[in-house]
Amino acid sequence: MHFEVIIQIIKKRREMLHVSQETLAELSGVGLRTIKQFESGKGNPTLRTLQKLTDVLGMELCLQVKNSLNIK
Amino acid sequence: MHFEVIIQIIKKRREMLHVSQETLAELSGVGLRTIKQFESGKGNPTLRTLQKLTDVLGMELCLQVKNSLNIK
DNA sequence: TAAAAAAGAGCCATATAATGCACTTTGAGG
DNA sequence: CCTCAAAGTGCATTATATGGCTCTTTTTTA
Repeated sequence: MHFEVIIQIIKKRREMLHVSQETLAELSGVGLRTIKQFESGKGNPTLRTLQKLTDVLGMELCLQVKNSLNIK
Repeated sequence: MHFEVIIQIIKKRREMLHVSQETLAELSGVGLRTIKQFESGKGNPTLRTLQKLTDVLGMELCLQVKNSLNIK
């Protein structure tokens, strides 16, 4: 899952939850400017920043071997 | 999946493939110092750096809603 | 269609990720 | 014990992620 895709998913998820960038910033502790920046495709978030956001959005990052069948 | 866990998985995967940090650095284009740093628990890699590494290691990051059943 | 809310963008300061180099530590074999 | 390869660490530099402030643009909604 590429970079841009990950960012897109975060954006979609935020919108699906009807949370504004501003609210997400407050809830996650990530700066509003930062969220704006990478939702508009210009960012390269650190793992910590990414996880602050995914935590609030009820999502999680995972890392797996490619092409494997994963049943969870 | 937490931060430290992600880094641990990368390290385990590298070792499983019998690839040295140095070789991984060459293959991925990520600096050796950087790899050393975060394998020893001190890093906060950016998404791009993480993806350079996972690409070479035949892995991929994914982002999913928590507690969902995922069949791939 | 006007007002309000949300999102995007420029400027800039600060914190820190990425990196190289040199040195130390650790671990596996001989 | 000795050697060698791999891994870990201190230091310094550069690149860039983070974040505040302000202003503009877009979208929503009344």
